[in-house]
Amino acid sequence: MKRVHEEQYSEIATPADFNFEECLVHLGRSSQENLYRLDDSGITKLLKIGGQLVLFRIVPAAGALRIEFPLGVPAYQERDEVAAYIEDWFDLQTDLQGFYAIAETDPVLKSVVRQHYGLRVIGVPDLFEALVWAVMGQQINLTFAYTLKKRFVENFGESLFYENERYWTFPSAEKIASLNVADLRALQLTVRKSEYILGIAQAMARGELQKQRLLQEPDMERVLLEIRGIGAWSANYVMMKCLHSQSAFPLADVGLHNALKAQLQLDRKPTPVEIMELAKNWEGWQAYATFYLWRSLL
DNA sequence: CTCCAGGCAAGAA
DNA sequence: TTCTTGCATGGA
Repeated sequence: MKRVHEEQYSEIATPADFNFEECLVHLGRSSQENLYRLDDSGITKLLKIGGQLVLFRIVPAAGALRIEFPLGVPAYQERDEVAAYIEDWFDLQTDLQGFYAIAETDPVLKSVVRQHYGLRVIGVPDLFEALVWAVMGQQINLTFAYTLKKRFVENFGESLFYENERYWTFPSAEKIASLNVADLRALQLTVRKSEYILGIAQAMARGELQKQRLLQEPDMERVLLEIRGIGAWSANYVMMKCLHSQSAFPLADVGLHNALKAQLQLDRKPTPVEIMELAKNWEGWQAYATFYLWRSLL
């Protein structure tokens, strides 16, 4: 899957159906996003790997994504971690034939999937980031959620400058675990959400919550629901965006409701019972159905 | 001004 | 077990 070319750059092979442009539409949905930067030719992002900051660019190539390192090519191990991150981020390991087969005849998905064919679930590979982002997004509009995330990242993340632009890493669980409620309240997070985020950070900093262990857990949802602040919506959101669970389904999601309302041309939002009825046909692919429906709102 | 937003936990019934 | 309420503030 991964090929290294004379240490200048690496390439990751992409599935035949992969559509980078569709993925870019999702990635470009907020002008407040500060964890990566899009430009005419690709994506630039900063990650902290093995204690060091690594800046990389993703540029589409024939049947592949090319990874470049503008500030110098790191050692093999770091390059390999960046490649793994990108495969995770763009969900490149999932074969979508089963989903496309279902969508072919599904009354809700048919046109949406045809329209955005090649889009993949754009994930949040870092578990701490996925959990925090889920909590931040609860019960507030997405614009304000992005504002909160921007403040969170720019107050507690690490950064470096490259070509007059500043690039940020998502704050570490260890860093956030050292804060208190007042520190997060200052960003206009609620007391409740501040407590949730600190609790998650402390659990992860203590090693009680690990992505690798969750991935091996037969009942991920049960484990996630034990975390204070993580309810059914957040658990399924994280399973979908971080843990590659194709059957994760954030049933209570307002965006999902709005997308279904529009697709079905209803004059009201569908009820949970109606949604479950529609979703019977999506069994095993609820996450992709949800993500394509979200895409229809952009 | 009102209503709603990528919900949740805690308390009440 | 299921239903109701407070949270807290920005955006439309």
